[in-house]
Amino acid sequence: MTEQTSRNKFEQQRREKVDKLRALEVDPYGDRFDGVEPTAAVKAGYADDREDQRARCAGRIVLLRDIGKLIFITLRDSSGTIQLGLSKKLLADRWDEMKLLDLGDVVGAEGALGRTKTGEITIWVESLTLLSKALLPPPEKFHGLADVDMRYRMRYVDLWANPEVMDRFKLRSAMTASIRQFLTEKGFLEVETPMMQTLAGGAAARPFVTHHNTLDMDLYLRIAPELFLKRLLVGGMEKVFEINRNFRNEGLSTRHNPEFTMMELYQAYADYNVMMELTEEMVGHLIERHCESSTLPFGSMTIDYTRPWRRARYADLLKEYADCDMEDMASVRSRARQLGIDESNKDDAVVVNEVFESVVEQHLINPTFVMDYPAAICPLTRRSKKDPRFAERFELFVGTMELANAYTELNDPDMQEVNFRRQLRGLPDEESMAKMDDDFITALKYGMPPAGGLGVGMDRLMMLLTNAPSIRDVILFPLLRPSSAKPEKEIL
RNA sequence: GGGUGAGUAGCUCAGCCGGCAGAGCAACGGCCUUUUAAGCCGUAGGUCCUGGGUUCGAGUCCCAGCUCACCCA
Repeated sequence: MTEQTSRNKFEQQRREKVDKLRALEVDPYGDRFDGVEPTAAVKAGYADDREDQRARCAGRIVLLRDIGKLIFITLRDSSGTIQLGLSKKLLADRWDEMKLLDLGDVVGAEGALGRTKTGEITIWVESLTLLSKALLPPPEKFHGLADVDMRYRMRYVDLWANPEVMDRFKLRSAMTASIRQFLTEKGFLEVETPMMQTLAGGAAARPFVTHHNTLDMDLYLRIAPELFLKRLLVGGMEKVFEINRNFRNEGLSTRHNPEFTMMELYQAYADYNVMMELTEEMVGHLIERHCESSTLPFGSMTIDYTRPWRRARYADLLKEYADCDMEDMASVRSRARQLGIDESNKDDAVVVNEVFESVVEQHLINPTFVMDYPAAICPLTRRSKKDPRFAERFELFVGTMELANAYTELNDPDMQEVNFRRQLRGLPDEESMAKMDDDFITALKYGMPPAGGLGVGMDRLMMLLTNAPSIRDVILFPLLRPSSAKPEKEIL
């Protein structure tokens, strides 16, 4: 018997129960069910010294123990679980219907609260309403849905079969709300800028291409909101932020999903030092509010978020961990060759950065601001007035991952244009910034206040704070290769 | 792109040196009014990822492919 026919067999059995329920004049797909309380709140509010307590809950049947004239059900809602006790004595006239309940069914129940002999808080059900009959059975009750691929594909099952998944996404939602509140209270204005752009600028990445029919024009899905947010600075918005999706047409890994959520903000009259303070304060605030400790596990690492965080210059870290000196390119190139990096046709700055990525980043476990990047790899960043070979940029590394990227924004239109043109040379056409954004230069010519800008990878932040090993664990529906598995076919 | 591992019942997994395809849960039929992954008796359920090959005989060995995970680039 194939998977499909076997699944159909289970479904067929459930459908027969639906027929029986209809024969008993029970609608297997109920209506609105008002006045429910979260199961967690019912349990928390239960007092042993009161006898008049009642509860009304709704949720999914995740465990069912039928012992004849008594049925115990574990009901799960998004807050937790509660036990329902169904006795033939209380539900005599509807007992045939009760015997047709299955794992996976969604029900609403109301009755008196009490404890069983073993002390479990239980709703002794006086009225039970079938809200939705499940036609497909849930996965195995103890191990849940374990196949990683299937969990991502069938998140609608994963969320209630594995409660820690629900908890993680609830936490993500709460943390996102906290960031909005934190920034709004500081006077930042939340905005939305184009996702579909005629030029995909603001970062170095391959964009996705799409097409607008009536304009008969190709458009890119944005790789960053940066150039639009800076236009808003020109327009007079002094503090803006956006939390939204970016799209990069690159590989998939435990740290990369082609669409990912970025928080990007800009503050007029600030610089990258202000951004460092703000980043520390914001992440610190999140941890204080949502995490149990300022020291958190991440995989096999333990990360100490106690402030202040380490601040180190890029060049110093290169010296410390890679044992080579940026002032001495011969030493950097020889180190690169040692590491198996092909450095023959690459610019100095590119070689330096590849050495940095392969040697230094793996050491950056506790939050570390890596400051003052080589100017050549930072086309949108203002150069240091003290030493123009360096840009006023930092990246924040935590748990060896790049978590944030910030700089003192370049507001000199002529220098910006020169940097864009330098980027154009030698880049493949599909690479971003391979086209000049003339309108952005025009905007700068109207005058953009000096500003600090910051981008934080929200998915990675959630990975770190919820100890998720893969970015797919913090994205509800991560991009997957289309499956030949059966569920999709059933939709047809 | 390279390496390692995995794919067996609806789910979670065993299956040894190549010799009749297995368990638990779920399902189905019974028993059971205080269970906690309830328990007991019984029944049914398989394209062993796909396609080749070796062999008297392949879930097992070989080759190719597909999918997933992890590590590396």
